[in-house]
Amino acid sequence: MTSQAAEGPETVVASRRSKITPEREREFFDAVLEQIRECGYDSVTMEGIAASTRCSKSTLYRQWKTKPQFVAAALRASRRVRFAGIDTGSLAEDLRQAARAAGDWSGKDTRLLQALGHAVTSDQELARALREALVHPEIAALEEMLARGVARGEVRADHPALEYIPAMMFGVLRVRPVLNGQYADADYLVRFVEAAVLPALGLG
Amino acid sequence: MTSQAAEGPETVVASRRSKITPEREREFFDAVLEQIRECGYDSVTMEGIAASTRCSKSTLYRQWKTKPQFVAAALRASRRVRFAGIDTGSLAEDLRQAARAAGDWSGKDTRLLQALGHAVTSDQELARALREALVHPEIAALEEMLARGVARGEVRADHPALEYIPAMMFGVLRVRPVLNGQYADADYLVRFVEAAVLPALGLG
DNA sequence: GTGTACCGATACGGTGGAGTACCGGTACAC
DNA sequence: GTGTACCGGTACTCCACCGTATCGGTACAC
Repeated sequence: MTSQAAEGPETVVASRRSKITPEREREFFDAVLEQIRECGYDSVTMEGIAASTRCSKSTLYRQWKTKPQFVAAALRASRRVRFAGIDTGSLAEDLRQAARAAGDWSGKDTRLLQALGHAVTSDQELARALREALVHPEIAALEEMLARGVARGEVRADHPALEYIPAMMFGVLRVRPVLNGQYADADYLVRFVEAAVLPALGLG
Repeated sequence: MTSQAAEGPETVVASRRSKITPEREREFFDAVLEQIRECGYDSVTMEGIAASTRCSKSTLYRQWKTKPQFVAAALRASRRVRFAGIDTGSLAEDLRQAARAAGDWSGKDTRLLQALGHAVTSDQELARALREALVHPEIAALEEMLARGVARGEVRADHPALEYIPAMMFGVLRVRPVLNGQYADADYLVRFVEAAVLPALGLG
């Protein structure tokens, strides 16, 4: 994005022999996560990543010892809170906006979570990285929303539905492909919030 | 279960050279599904199945042409409606019982669904088998419960939460391991029904 | 008893990925 | 200009699995 595009004949990025830059690293990470989404964790090969990023296997193995470590690094680097900063002053509206935001990254993240879901059971580091990259930040953001709602007196602190809201949101997000054959989009999720989440909280 | 256990010295089941019986077939199916749960779809090998069931690879390849076909057959054979026959006359109680029943097979089925979730995206037959074995029967049973509740006048037919109940139940079931690190047990699910599902339906 | 169909075991070639080693080349520091 | 560290390419070994072929043996029908 640094408008460094036309520096050689064709679009060839003149040979890269210098130390790996953070931008270059991100190319590796993007490539491996995308391949995992498409082909599944087991089918992703270091050779494939090397080929698709036009680097050499040696380069990958110099930076990361094994495939799971490489993937875990990619996950950690991709960590991003998807609906941070939502704070409308109303719990119902916060949840609607969260649903809308979730609908936007639903496909990508759901596929990644699905593809890694099993690999994670045999590699502790990978499991931690996945939780910290894709699960924990969103849960934490949701719980903050709920806490603010409680603080404002919109919901009682001991409301029994409170503890299930994150599971409901994530759950519906994740199983929709299995049940209906398509990823949950923003519209579906917002309607779900209206129809089930808010009523469960007594806000309907 | 036909009390045919002690027929040789040791527990060795005297050499099996006859045609594959349905019982023998079920051993193959059980073995492959169990291995899938433990190691994931991609890691399961025909050689491994052959070894663990003490049959030969040839035998497997004689019956089923490919691994996905073999697995699909295993899924179809394992088809079973987990909470059929629940009909207490009250929607709330039906849902509680369904939750309790679901808690009992939660671990096994959730692991299987997780392990196959990605393989399914690249094999139509496998996808159909999975849906018909593990997803559709349960969904259908749930929807029947809801329909009976509507027919009895417990819930209005156009209640907006109705369409989301199956997704909520399945969703919470499936994401609990990711969120809390443990499978949803009967107790957790029943409390979920009380705290969120019934209130969403206006039955709380 | 005889025949036959099918099982279990084993061996085999082919393929593909993991991870290592080496080598030439280039960017960058000084 | 010189040195050096690190990159990209390639070749290599190891290993596991796929799918096939072969063979001896045994249950079962008749």
